[in-house]
Amino acid sequence: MAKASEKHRVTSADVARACGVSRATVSYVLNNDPRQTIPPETRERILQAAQKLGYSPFAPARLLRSGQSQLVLAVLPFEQVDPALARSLKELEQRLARHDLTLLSYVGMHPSIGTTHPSAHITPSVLLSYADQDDPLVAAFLQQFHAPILHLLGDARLEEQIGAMQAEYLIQCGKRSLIFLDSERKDVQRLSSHRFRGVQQACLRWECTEPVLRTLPSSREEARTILRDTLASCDHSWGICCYNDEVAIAALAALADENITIPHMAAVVGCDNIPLAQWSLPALTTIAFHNESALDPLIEAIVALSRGETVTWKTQKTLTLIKRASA
Amino acid sequence: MAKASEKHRVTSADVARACGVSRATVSYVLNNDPRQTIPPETRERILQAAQKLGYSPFAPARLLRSGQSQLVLAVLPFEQVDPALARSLKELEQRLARHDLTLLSYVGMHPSIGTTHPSAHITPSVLLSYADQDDPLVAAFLQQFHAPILHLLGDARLEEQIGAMQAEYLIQCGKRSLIFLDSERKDVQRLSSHRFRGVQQACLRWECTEPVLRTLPSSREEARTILRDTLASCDHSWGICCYNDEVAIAALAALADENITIPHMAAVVGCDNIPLAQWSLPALTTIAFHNESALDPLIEAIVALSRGETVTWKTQKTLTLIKRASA
DNA sequence: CTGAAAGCGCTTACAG
DNA sequence: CTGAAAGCGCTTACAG
Repeated sequence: MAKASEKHRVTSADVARACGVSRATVSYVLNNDPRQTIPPETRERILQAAQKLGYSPFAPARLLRSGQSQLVLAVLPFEQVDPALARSLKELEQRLARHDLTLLSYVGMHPSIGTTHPSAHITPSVLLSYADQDDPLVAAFLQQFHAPILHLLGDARLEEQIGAMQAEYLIQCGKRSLIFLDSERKDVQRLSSHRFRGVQQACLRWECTEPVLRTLPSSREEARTILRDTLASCDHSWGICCYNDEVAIAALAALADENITIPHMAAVVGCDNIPLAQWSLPALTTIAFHNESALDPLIEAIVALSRGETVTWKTQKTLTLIKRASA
Repeated sequence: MAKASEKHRVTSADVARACGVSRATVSYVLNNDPRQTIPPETRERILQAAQKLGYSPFAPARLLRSGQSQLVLAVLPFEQVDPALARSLKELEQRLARHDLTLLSYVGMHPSIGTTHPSAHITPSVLLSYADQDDPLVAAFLQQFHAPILHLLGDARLEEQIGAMQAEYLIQCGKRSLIFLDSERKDVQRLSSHRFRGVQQACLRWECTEPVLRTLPSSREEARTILRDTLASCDHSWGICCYNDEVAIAALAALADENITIPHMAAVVGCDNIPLAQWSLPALTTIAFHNESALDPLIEAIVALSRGETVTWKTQKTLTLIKRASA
């Protein structure tokens, strides 16, 4: 089934021949050109033949002709595409399809030498970047596509706001000693450092002590040890800002292992509001992004850019703190 | 930065003109054609000019010429791309890049009428399907790409094995009343039903009672109720086979809310071994796939198919039960 | 209403 | 060693 027999590609000329018309006519019919009046009888015959021969236009030829690729490429540098992102990609894909645009994703990004840049094989008309917009390597990589770029991730300022929001909530809960719990994931260091800076700033503003920076180890045993030792360093009750919900849920488990009562002895705030956040013990207090409101303008911006128009668009993310039991 | 000024595409002719050579020479140099001997001086000059003009070959033209797209498309029908999948995609992407192949992903799949099929805009030379290979809608969708297809997900039999493995482990633990806990996610129904069938078969084989099928609601309150009522229906100790780890972790939380001791009163087995599985309370017993061993042959198969060669390849997934505290 | 022709940008035999 | 030319498959003015 679906043999690799690229022996002979079915071409619009084949369809034309089969119907005894010219390739132009085939093209007119298949593209529904409104400026042409094709007799319904002919039209039907062509449609039939195309169907029977299994003809579909060869994309590169069409692109070469039109210069317009109708392709939107989402560049996802994360090792771990989070579920929320996948969902929003699917949504995006469906919305864009109605505008005759195809959304594709590229996972990974190697400005590594030696391997070909993807632009050699694909020519997107718009780029959606989920990468750090301040990273020069990222910028260079994206640049090579020669396509307009929309940055969907927040900028450094938004990331700082996230950290600050976590910290301020915890401070309001009466926690005056804060920990920032980092992920081990390398690909996320920059994001993480922005959020930590937000926590620092909040501590400064509210005259708390400098927050402690820790990285959550991947082993549960080590995580217990690190958290125990850190908490023992002072007998305040602690507030823990986690890089994201995964880290937070892991922290919750390690704290439970140590019989540390939550949120009394330590309160935990995550970020992302992943589906599992409501299922932790205790349920996780976290920060959710809301950019659904901005989906329509985003679609519009993408469509306009794909047509070569110039457009200004900025991420409009609003942060909401989702209060549950962990803080 | 990266303006949408598609005003005038930089073409190989531009580079040739800038250097006072022919387009052929430019092409030879840029593609490192081994059959040509270009004076290093000229070569250098061309490379310089290409660099300065920001020239990169226009993919569609090149594809039209070669007929070979060098594009591998992963079709992901899941609403929720799981982290393990994302990681393996990244790995795949890097490996394929060394063979000058670009891996792109397409999230979603609408055999919906009215919208254009992605094949209108992209011509992959190989398809990697993560969709249900028995679903005729899926088959029709994939077919339209006219490219060879590799099915990476297991077939129905493997899915049944997963269910059976969960069930048999629980039965060995002494649980003779089993529940299969399903996800609410629509896009996963078929997979889920295969796994349930595996559980049923195991129960038959081991002469247990027919397993109970339940769907985990998205609200924690409702989940508690459903689980409580189901468990109360008989005073055996129960074994719960969960569609995947997310469902399992949620179930663990709901059971804890009801003060049901795990694994004594109810034992829980998940599937996937997601990173969070080791961080649940108690840590989750689950089933892991191992197909890393099969990565090399997979790469080879993809490369061969992209060259139009015919190849037989089959998913080689081995299942391992990861024993933790929940069962 | 239909067909012959040009041209998108590229690579690659083929002559010089 | 370099250049002129053909052709990949498509769409779209332009003639008839």
